[in-house]
Amino acid sequence: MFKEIEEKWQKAWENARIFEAEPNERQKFFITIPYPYLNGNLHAGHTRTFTIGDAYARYMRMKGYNVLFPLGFHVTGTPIIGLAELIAKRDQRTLEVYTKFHDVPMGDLIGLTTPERIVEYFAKEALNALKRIGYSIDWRRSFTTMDPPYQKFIEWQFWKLKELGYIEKGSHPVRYCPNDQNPVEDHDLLMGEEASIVEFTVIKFRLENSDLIFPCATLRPETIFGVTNIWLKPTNYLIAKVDGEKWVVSKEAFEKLKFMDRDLEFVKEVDGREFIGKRVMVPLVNRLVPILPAEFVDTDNATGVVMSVPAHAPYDYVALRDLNAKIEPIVIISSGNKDVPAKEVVEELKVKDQNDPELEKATKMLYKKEYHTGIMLENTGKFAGMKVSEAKDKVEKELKELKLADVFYEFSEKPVVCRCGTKCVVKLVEDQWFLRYSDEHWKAKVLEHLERMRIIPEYYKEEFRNKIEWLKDKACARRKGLGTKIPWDKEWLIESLSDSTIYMCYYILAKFINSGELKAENITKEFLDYVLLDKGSLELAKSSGLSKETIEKIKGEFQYWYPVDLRSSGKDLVANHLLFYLFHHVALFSEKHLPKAIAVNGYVSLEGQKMSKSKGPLLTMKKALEIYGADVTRLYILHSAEYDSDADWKSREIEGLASNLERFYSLVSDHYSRDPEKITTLDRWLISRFNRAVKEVREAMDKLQTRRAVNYAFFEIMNDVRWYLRRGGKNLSLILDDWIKLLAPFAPHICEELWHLKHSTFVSLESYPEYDPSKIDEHAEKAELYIAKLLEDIKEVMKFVEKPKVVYIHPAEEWKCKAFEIANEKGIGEAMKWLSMQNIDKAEIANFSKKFRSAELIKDEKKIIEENIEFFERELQIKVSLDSSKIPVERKRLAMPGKPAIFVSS
RNA sequence: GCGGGGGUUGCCGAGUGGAAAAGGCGCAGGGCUUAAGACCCUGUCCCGUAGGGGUCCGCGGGUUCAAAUCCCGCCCCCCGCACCA
Repeated sequence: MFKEIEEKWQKAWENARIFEAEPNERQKFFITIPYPYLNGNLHAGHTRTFTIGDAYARYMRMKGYNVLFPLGFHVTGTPIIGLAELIAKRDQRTLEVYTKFHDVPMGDLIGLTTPERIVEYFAKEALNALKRIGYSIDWRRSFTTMDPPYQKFIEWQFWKLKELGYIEKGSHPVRYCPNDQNPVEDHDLLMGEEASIVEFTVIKFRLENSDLIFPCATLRPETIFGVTNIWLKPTNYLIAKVDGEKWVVSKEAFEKLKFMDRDLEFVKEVDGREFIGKRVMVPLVNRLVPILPAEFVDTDNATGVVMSVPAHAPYDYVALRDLNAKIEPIVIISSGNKDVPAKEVVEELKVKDQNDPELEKATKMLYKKEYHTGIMLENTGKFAGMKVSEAKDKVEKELKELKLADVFYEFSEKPVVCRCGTKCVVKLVEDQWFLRYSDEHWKAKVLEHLERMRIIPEYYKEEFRNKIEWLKDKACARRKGLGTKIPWDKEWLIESLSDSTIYMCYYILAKFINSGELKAENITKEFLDYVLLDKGSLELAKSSGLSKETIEKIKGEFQYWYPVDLRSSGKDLVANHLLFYLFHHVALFSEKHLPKAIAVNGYVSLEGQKMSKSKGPLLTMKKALEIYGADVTRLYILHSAEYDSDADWKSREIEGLASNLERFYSLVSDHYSRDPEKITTLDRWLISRFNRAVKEVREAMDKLQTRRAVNYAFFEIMNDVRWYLRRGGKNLSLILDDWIKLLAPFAPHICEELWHLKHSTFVSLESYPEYDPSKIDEHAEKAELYIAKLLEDIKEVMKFVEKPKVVYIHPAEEWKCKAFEIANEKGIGEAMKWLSMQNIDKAEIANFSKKFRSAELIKDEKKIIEENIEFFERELQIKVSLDSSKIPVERKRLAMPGKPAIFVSS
């Protein structure tokens, strides 16, 4: 454990303010990671994303960039309020999760009954952990999203978006608890977390000679051409006035309609059976069809009234079969079927009656098949020949335009139950504010900018393209939670994914805010227009009440630092935050201030188990630091997985790493100050190998491949160092300065400590080792490989000798090397020609030429062996001799360039 | 279903046309040690009494002198499909 060392250098860095970035003449590099949301302690997932960011920040700093690496805290939204309520209620499960997994002492926890206290508590905890892990963050720029200046900033942002026409009103369906009178999120649910909101099309069938409407709910409006009848369950229904029309709906449907922004009025209860046998008009098709009874109708699904398309809906087909009704299915879609499609699938699955559970499967099979491969037949009028997927949308659109259809929202799975025990409903929230992400021009601009960006890993660019196209309008206002009010409509709060899209530029303001130079009241529209957008003028910006100098200074710093050069984030934010980040920047900022690069990393699981903030298991950053310390934790998480692949935190592995790091520490302390001795081939080998590693590490880090980087910077070099010492190397200190620097971005504390054994500067500010191709020594590398291979071969041979006494080694004769050299330069033909002119036994030549492939030319083989004979003897614990006279001829013959003959006597 | 990623030796994972398998973890043996831990070495697909031979990268085909790598077909796994941070 390196606790003292780590804390010592954390203090030293803080006192020397080395991570506080100010504009200067150097090239800047602005790196950000998403600020954490403070409804709990930071965990291993944060540890991964943040450590990648910090390692890169440190790397870039050592490469000579002026690096800005700031971090704030996100507190807007509902979860913090939800948590405060749960704690106030003494919710058992919450108390358990937070004491057990978030490592919050019960005594502290029960006091956290207001959002303010939660924010205060977890902000402090987060800051402690983030400092204890030694991130090179400029803490002068920290803030939370509830700070008044931040809110002023967000208000400005929303005014701007509104002016651009990117915000407008609309309505939106949400999952809603009628008891709590609130939208519910996944973690508010007792049951039905997987349920999504499905949009049913309700087609209005008018009763013959009446103004009663039977609203049939369907997911397949295109099948309207095949309707032969409609279904009612033989039970009670209600007649209700819905937006002026008289609808017949189930009781459950009536309850649901109350939440769908309708003009709704109860008329009377009726027995569904009354209508059986009467006829309704199929809209668009204008055909009269009968109303029939069916048990399979679920009154708790949508309207409880269903249209019947026996040719394409297995339920309808079977229900008619059960009734023995003389009704012929009308086939309107072709998908390679020979007979009536519903009949085919029903017979294939041997469905017995309408209560057979197989029907669900049959329905899904047929739906899938027809949706993807089906073509509309001639009897569908102008939709004939269209693909089903296309016709579906067109029919629906037309019906809606003719006021013959409506929308009804329903859950995909049921029941959906709130934690309060109430059954949830779909509520249509009206007058909701939307961000118009579907805007084609906006999208086009984002896509265009994406092409200029660097996305890491590269294949995520395609993912981003797809997600940008898929993105729809997003409700950006909430009734409940923490946040900034929509400036022109104070009833609403700005939703938390929408108030965190361009805050990276706020880090530049935050420094001035925290120093007291800039106050909330100074942050006026004109000020931000001028500073961030270079619009308006200095004169107008004086509305902020700030001096000209201050305004220009802030603006200058913004122009120096912006844009963000790299945003490094977990992959869970790709489909939301990172998209919004791009959209908002593109909408507001000029091209030169748009994001340059995005990097994405994967999740962290614990011993194979998914982590969960709200349920556990969870490993907090704090706990990891207590057990393993900063450098071990950092090195481990950086090495555990690459890019977006998920990491699995295994305590066994991190313990192994801890001992590796200790070994590094003692190894370096032992050798660092030793006086240099004469440089040998072995030393040149070490330097050569080290240089290759430097190249790898730099290439890896330039692509944010921290796993590969740590692998080379730490493990591979460690292996070479072990071999070097085993071979009797004396000058390890030759590489130690550079090795410490090479590792500094990953394990900064230990490196700082070791560095100071010899230096008085901060290694964190030293320049990163450069790859020097002139230090690559091919000969030395070949020689070491030769020795290793020879050692291995001798051991292999010794295995087969019972009591080995002496190992005789015989390198290939001069003529073999010469012939091989000729073969390499001029081809085998020339070599053979040359060989035939030498005075050498023909059989020898034939034997030798067969084995050309296994040879490799190495200079001075004999000399290499001679110089290392002691090493071989030490390793093998046996006498080693170059006296070839003791070797039998048939063994001697095996000697090839690079592969000496070996004979072990017993 | 759509979109993105993936299937390599006990496990995690490198490796994208030239003798497959870096590195980590685990396991086994040996060394060191009073002992344990740490540390060092060796082995870890199969066969082999001389450094060797064989098998092998989800499955099945194909291209090539040469395929984990390229092409075609198939199977399986993970993630996203939202309004939630």
